[in-house]
Amino acid sequence: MLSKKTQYAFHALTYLAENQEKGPILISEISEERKISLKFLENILLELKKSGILGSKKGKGGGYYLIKAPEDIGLAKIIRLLDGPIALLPCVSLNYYERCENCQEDICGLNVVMSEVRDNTLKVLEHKSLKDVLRKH
Amino acid sequence: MLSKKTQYAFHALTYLAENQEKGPILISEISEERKISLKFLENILLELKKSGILGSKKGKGGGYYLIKAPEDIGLAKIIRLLDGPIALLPCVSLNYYERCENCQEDICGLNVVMSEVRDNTLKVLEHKSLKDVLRKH
DNA sequence: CTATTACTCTATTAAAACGGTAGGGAATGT
DNA sequence: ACATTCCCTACCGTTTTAATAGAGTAATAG
Repeated sequence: MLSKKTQYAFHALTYLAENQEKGPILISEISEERKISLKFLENILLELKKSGILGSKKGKGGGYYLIKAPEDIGLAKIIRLLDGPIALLPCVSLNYYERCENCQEDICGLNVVMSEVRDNTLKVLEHKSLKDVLRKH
Repeated sequence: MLSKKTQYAFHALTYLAENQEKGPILISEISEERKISLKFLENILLELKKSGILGSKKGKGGGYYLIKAPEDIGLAKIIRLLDGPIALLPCVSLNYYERCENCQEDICGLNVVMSEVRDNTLKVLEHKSLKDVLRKH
């Protein structure tokens, strides 16, 4: 399951996408509109900024804003950034690979199936963007 | 990611499947062969027994054994049993559904995509069985 | 120049989950 | 009776999660 952090990130990002024309948006506005703890949200937005997904402006008229168009922000990137690996086993993770301690990868049958799961998951997450998860009107 | 518990469960189950002809297998044998902490493994096997996947026999000549054929034990069931939901969001889980606190499901675009991810994942996990993850020889 | 606004950063905390351990109890076979 | 082996409950230490606190820095208005 996705952590609250990641879920909040999606809420915040879709809010920003849906209100792009308003320019920089206050953390406090997102916090109120999407019912997310203000201080927790601060951390999340900062992390998104540091990884190049968001830009920010300080002082009056400041706030956060999307740097790229919603259709150019892939869902997999956001999940990996805040939650880490998408794969179900470390030994089949593309971005966070780690050797399994107790299994010999060459004869383990589990990693074959789990690779398939990973591919099926990524087929969706890498081809869907923020634009695809905006609120339906 | 799958918890160690679930990973160990798969190790134990495949070991049992690969040694079915030997009759009941000792916890200690599985523990040694697959390098899993004995006491931790006890808990796991007990849980698998309670949910009807394994049978057991006490006393001399006792141990654990598969109740069904490996091809009739689906991977999704094992994961759900030990790790809970397979879906990435509680509001799209088939077996552990919970309403999302901060989102209105009818207009939330995220659950559409996450349902798709879930379906793609289950397409693999519900159709693959223990037999499909046995060691390659 | 200074007050205000608003993001930035580091640290702390409480609760839950995870991974593992301890030890007696109950059933079974000889 | 006795050794064997699973059964059961409780406990423990560490890490992660979710959230909070508070001081710091940068931008802007006037």
